[in-house]
Amino acid sequence: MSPRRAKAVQGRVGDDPATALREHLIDAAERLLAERQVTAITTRDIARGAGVSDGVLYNYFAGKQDLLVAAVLRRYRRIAERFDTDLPRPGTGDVEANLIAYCEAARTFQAELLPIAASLLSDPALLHRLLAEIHHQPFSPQHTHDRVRDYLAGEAALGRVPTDVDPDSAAILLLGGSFFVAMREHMVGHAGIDPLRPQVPALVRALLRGAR
Amino acid sequence: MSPRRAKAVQGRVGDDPATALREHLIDAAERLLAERQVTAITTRDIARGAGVSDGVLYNYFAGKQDLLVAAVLRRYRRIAERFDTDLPRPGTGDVEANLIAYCEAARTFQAELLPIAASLLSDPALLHRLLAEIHHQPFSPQHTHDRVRDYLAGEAALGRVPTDVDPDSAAILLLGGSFFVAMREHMVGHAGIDPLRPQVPALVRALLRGAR
Amino acid sequence: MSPRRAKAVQGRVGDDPATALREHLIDAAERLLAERQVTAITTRDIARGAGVSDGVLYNYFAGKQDLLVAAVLRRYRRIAERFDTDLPRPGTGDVEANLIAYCEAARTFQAELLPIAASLLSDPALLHRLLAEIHHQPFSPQHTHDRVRDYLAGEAALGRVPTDVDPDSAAILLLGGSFFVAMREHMVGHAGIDPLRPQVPALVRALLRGAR
Amino acid sequence: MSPRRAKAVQGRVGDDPATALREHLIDAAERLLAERQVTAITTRDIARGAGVSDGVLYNYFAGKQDLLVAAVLRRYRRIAERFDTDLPRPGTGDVEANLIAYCEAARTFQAELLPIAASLLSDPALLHRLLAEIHHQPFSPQHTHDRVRDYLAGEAALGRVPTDVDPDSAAILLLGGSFFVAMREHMVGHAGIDPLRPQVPALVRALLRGAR
DNA sequence: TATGAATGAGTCTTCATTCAT
DNA sequence: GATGAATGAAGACTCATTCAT
Repeated sequence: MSPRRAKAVQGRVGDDPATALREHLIDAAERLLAERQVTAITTRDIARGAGVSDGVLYNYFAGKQDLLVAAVLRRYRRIAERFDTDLPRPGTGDVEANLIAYCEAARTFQAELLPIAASLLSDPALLHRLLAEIHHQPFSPQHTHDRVRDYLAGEAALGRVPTDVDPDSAAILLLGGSFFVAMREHMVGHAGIDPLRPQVPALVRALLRGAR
Repeated sequence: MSPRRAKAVQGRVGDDPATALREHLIDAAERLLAERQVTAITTRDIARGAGVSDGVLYNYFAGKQDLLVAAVLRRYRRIAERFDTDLPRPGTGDVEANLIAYCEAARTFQAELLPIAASLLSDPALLHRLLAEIHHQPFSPQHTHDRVRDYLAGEAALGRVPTDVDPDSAAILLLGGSFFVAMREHMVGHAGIDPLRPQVPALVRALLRGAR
Repeated sequence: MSPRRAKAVQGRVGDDPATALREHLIDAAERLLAERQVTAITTRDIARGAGVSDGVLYNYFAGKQDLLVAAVLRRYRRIAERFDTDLPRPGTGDVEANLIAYCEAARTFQAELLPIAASLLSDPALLHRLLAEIHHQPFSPQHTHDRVRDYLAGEAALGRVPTDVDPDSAAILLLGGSFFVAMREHMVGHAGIDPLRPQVPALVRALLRGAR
Repeated sequence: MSPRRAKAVQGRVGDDPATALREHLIDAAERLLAERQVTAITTRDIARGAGVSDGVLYNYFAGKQDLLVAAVLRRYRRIAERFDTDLPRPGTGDVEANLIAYCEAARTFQAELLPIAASLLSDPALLHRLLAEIHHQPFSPQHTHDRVRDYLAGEAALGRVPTDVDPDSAAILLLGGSFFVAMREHMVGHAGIDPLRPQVPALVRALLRGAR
């Protein structure tokens, strides 16, 4: 009475079978995303990776791009959710230590995002569809910025950091600095140069101290 | 009788004809690089752009990728050289204005680099070949960082900025912040959101003022 | 307990359920035939249109083509039946007006047949199966010709048209002329040129008057 | 210096090689057109038929459809040119015999056109492109009609046929009648019924005599 | 050596048919 | 018998690379 299930998902039980294969395909695409540039992923690769036939993809997605958007989105969410965990609140602990925590979280987040972002930059069409979708997500890129800025603004309200420093700009400096560090790591990770992670605390100190 | 020269380079005299055509192809590829994603450039496009036939490419390069590496390298150099021009020296003018100039130069540099970097970041093979090559170039990416750090160190030596701020870290904050701004611009540029360029001076002010 | 009936035909009572679903599928295919080229009709379209699942088709027909043959046949019958309705009889009314009515009926009949015929004419396999089937139908194409010829012969017997004109030939001229008009309409119909329908009375007049 | 030639056209000498292969492809397509429905012709079929590789097509045509348009057009021209040959002029010979000659020419023309026309009716997109192109051709379908009508008008001017018969309508009757005959022949040619060709003179006589 | 047409593997996508449930 | 997801064989088209001239 029910139609047959794909061999590849016969193991999974308890799920809605239709959803299971959809997710299975996203899984496969996500896996490929981790090891290849988006533009280098073919529909056949995904099908092979998922252990299903070439055509299934089109039973669940409007086309290749739809599936890839879903895969990138899922990967993004997974990474972004981790960023949001255990960040200190204004008024608690030590400001410097807190900012280091924010920076370290940002660096990790960005380091994981980097390959995907890079991959997306080479497929403008996909990038746009993604940017459109991502803003409906609970964790937009803007969210990261907001968290840092809100923290700084909170501390400023409590008088723990000067009120005359623009929290938006400070957030950009910190996130940008973290990103720079993450990027160097990414690029030299392959070339064998030392990771610069220890520089994170120095960044925070430099910002706190000011360069005037 | 010497072998025939490609029509497109018959104007150039005094060069080794073979070298001339090689350079001519790189020129053409570089031009396309400026207006298109790497993955969207075909060998035919390059040949057409160079005004030569499809096949010549293979007389001077092992394949498309070789030619593209050469073109990206050349483009990189050109962009990097522009960054280096007209940067203020320590002890001259106003520190804040000078840092804004550095930041603005960095932002422009990074914004131009971004599309190229994007295409390469996730093609490990191409990236590696490029990183290896790029460090033999007079303007490595490290060079940009060095210029900012040296400027800050110079000002510190002159007592125009505090000596207890790590110039390396301050440079990373500035370059990272600039990069963040450049990247946002790049990604949303097509969606019509306001460029964030006006934030550059704010970044510098935030850094100078310090967040303590 | 008898096997389950498809949802779509549960309303019909009194029929053999199996036959009901078979007819239902033919209905759906016929409906699509009216609005689309045969080659543009997919099995899925038919199933959707019939409100049944993709697979049922193969319980009642050997394949897509079998179902289409049945649908084309039914559509042909329906169109042919309409032609047969309300045609004037010899000895009634005005000969010219009567012939115009025959012509108009023929033109409509042919115009509706055209898209179907077109799809079939050049698929020899399908065409043959159809021609074989169609002659068992109460309304073969010959029937149209017979109706016109019989009318003319009838009028000749009554002395209302000359007896020395071959009714077969006159019928061919009228039907052919109508068909020509229908075909022009069909081909240019999409291009927005005026329909030539007004020419039908002129055809009749030309035939009646003779060209000698 | 010159690029190599496709194996398939190495036999042909004296032509512009580029043009030779283009023509060769059209030939192959035309050949397939004679034995298959347009929609059943694949690019691979054409390539195989031409003895070249799958890709060549796109060196000479924007796409499959372009090639098919060229092939149909060529076939059309060839057939249409034959129609135009040796048609009697007004005032010469016998009117009845002349009309029979016109009819016979039309019937032959239409009989040859029939499979192509049928084929085209099932590919509306192609049909439209063709209709657009065909009117730039020296022998549009309208041309056939014009020839018959002009003949009749010419004879009318000479007083050899009545002046009160609309030459346009008479032409449609004749061409339509011929077409009907051609079509029956086409359809029954496969079913084994007698060809109706002998009816052509009867058609002409019926028209000349009039049915009033 | 330059030419540029020929090559053909590879891309995404569609859809008639099958078959486990 | 009914379901409808899975299958996989095409199909049109692209483009890096080759190679006869």
